[in-house]
Amino acid sequence: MKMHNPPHPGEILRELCLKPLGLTVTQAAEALDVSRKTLSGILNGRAGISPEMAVRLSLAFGTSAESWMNQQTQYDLWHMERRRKKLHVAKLSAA
Amino acid sequence: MKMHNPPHPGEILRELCLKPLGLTVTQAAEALDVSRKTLSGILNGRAGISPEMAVRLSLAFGTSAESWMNQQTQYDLWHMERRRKKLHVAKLSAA
DNA sequence: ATCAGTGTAACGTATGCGGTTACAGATCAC
DNA sequence: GTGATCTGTAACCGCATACGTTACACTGAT
Repeated sequence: MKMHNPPHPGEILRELCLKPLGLTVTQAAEALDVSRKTLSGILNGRAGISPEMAVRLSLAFGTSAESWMNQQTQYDLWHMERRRKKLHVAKLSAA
Repeated sequence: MKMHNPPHPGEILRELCLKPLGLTVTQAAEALDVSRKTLSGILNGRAGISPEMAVRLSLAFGTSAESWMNQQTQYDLWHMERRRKKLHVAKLSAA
């Protein structure tokens, strides 16, 4: 009942932060004080948003670190839910 | 402006899930299909809630995986915010 | 052709989650 | 006391991932 295939946060980062400001990956990486490779990995969905990166993004773009973390959570959980059935977990609550 | 020192999710897990049901750590670990050590690490704040563990908890206790992830995020970010100033990040937005 | 920007492979490090085994301490039944 | 159970945790393993540097190939603009 949630969303379909949430985009990885890097996609949002590129579209809503880098593009509007006309920033190159290199420039943004320098501002964030991370390597170009690290930022590139996020932008292309090969790496996630770490708590530290969420804070860096909040500092650079004036957004909330929490929102970046939540986007990462949505992305992670969506991919994890597909493996629900593979987990042999016993119900404990409304048993 | 947020909360003070959010508890690690393991504390909530123990108080709100294990205790009310009178579950031992051993029993809960078996139900979750993880090792006793893994659950113990979470309960005692030495490990975080992974996306997979969040789904396991949701299956066992009928809670939402998202809520567990959010609690972990709150805990992580609170500890990360203390290092804000140590990050040499340049402002890019309202520059 | 030259140069800026980009993605990414290859290598390293650190951290974190997960497992097993084994131990010490606490608690309870007997 | 003796034994059983539960617990925390140390010591070890494997694996994944975040981050770094360096180096390469590709693209597009000048």
